[in-house]
Amino acid sequence: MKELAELLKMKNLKVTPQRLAIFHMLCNTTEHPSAESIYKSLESLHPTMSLATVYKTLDALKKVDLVQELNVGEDSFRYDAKIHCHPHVICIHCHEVQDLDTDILSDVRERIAHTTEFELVSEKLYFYGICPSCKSIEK
Amino acid sequence: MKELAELLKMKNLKVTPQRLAIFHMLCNTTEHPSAESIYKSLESLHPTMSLATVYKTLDALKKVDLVQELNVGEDSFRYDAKIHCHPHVICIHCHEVQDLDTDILSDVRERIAHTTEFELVSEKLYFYGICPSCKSIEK
DNA sequence: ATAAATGCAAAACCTTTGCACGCCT
DNA sequence: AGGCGTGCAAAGGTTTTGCATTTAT
Repeated sequence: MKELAELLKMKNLKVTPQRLAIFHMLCNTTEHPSAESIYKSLESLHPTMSLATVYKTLDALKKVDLVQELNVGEDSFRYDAKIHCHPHVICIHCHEVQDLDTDILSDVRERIAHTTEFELVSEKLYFYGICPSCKSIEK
Repeated sequence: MKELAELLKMKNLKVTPQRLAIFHMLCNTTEHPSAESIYKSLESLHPTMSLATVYKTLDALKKVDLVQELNVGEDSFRYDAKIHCHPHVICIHCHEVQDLDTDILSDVRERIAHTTEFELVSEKLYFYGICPSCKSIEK
């Protein structure tokens, strides 16, 4: 947990229990939670924390590149502590979001930069499908 | 314009001036407009049309696969009359959204399907960067 | 001590919904 | 004639904001 506090300090963010809790939660989940689910999951340990604080904290972490905001096409955003650009696979049944940590896009990226003459800075790739466990349930 | 009416009929949607206007506008722009900008761009020709109708129409067109909804990471959705899955390039300065109509992802898609065991049904790929004209302005 | 973060409530924003009216087929 | 589409207004949900209080450095 200490490292997280250091990271926050390095980014000139004050270290508060709320920030640590949110950041810690995000670093230790593979769920890609929304602000609402972060709030709910911390409710028992931080009963006085408000949803506004969750949003403000996520915004602060986002600005210093400690978390990234995902827009998988739902009503609300999801958050990911891994800021390295990576594709995601989303199950259209159970809404699980999985990371793909490969850099499979590098050649595609180059080709696009070349044809569009854009100076590319980032990308978001979402694959939608049915995960193995939902596939087996369906049958 | 006639073809558009035919398309609507084929999908069992009643042909109304509002629907034609919205569909026609979407088919003849490369702007990937939001509901709001569709509404504004039709204001002069259809002064009585309500924003709710725009949303309802887009929803109807979406359901019969005549338009697709894009979530490029802004507050609101954008709409595209091309329903074939294709990547987009978005300029982070002028917010222009360009289509990439290649199928550059096919090999990547296969690799992901193999490693995750997902049954993939669709994907969204957004590249973010600076477009040629914004690049030249910056200098 | 100072500046920043929190928590609450209210506001803002986009989108959806309910319902009466009108139009298309 | 019947049903679907429209328009208005209100509601819904997510996110942001203002402000007084508390907290971190």
